[in-house]
Amino acid sequence: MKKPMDCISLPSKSTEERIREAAKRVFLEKGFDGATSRDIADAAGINIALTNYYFRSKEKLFINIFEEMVQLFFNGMVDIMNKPISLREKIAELIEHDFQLMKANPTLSLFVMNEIHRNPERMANCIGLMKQVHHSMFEEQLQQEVSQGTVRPISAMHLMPMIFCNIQFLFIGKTMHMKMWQMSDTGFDEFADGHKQLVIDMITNYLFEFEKV
Amino acid sequence: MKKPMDCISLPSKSTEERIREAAKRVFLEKGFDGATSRDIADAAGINIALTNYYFRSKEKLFINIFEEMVQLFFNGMVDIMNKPISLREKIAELIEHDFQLMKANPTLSLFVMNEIHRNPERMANCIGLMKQVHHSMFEEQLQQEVSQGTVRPISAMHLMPMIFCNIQFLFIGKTMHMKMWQMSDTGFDEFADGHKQLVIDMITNYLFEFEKV
DNA sequence: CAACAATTTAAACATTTGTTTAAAAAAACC
DNA sequence: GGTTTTTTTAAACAAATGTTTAAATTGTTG
Repeated sequence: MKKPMDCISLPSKSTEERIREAAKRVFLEKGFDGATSRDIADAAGINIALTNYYFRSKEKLFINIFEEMVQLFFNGMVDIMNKPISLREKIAELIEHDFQLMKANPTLSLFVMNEIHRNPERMANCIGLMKQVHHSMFEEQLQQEVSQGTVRPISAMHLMPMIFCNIQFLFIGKTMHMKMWQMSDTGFDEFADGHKQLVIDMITNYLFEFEKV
Repeated sequence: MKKPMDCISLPSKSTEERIREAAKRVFLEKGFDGATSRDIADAAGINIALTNYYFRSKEKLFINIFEEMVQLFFNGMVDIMNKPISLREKIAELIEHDFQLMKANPTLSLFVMNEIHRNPERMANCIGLMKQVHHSMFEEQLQQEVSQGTVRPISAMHLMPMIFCNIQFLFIGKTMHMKMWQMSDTGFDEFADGHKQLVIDMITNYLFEFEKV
């Protein structure tokens, strides 16, 4: 009777994609609880019933968006972690990438953290991604350099949050920081850009400049 | 006719406080959008109508809790910033305090960040608190030491997020970190405790150990 | 064109939501 | 003890929410 997409007839990609894009915007801004089906339909400029016609429920639509966001969150990170470059370069690239990601998606980190906290089960399908992070080249590369004595002894479990917390925290608390230091939107971007370099300096300085045995 | 508390008759503190405590738990866990009046009433073990009898609306009750949480978030921080101790001690104490605060209120940071982002106007009454942070002794103390050359040149605007991001990010992403590194709850606490010391080392090392002019 | 399937719409559905009402119960007061 | 005020309750309210229905429209195919 009513199936949106079948084998041959290519689905009216435009409508389905319009819904996805609208849902992405609305969910990222308001979260699952704060977003209503009508919000999304309005943002997409379509009838409410269509959201459930293409995706079967608000929950399913959300999962769809959420998993894409988790991938966006982790994929670029994993790619860099597996690059054949020095640890020093890798850390700088990771922070630079994090900055670009947050600049392009200022609410991504807060959204992911929040939704994972509110409903950890939804993360089930994303555990594979996180394992990719865990089992990337980064961890062994770090331990190798540690045992060589070229880098300060530290585990990846401690180093990784150090790398990502700085930029992400800036954007997680963007509204707060802007109010506290009376920054404009462009002022914040400049601030974050400067901060990025400080963070790279601090972390690499900490890791590589120390009293070697 | 019906005013809960008047000048003389002390309000049945027990009920009002039960509601506040329940609301605190529920709001911190689910956020404003995710929490329902019935959730709170159930958690407090009272009739739904009582939440609006003591506080006039869900919004008013939330503001009440939210502002307390923002104070909890900033007050201890400001106290330490105004202490007459060295910058080095101050930074260590700030991080230590942040850790204790997060340990006692694991969802506080995520809650505050999230609600500020969702509805920045609610922060209106809290701007004074943030100004206290801005205009504490910390900022001039830092610049004084910078001009003395005893500390690496950096502004408070950059240093403060560096101090607070590490611990708070750990707790903001607690669920994620636990899943990623397969930690138990106590495992996480130990991890965070160890992390705290690394962060103190990294920041003080960065600030105080550098090529002095 | 006719017949069928896919898409879109307006309207309604049952729940849930925040809030209010009016009466009952408890407490305070003289 | 009787009266008044304060607190608590059950029930209801309108509005909002996720979802479904059935008809209308559009598109496709023989």
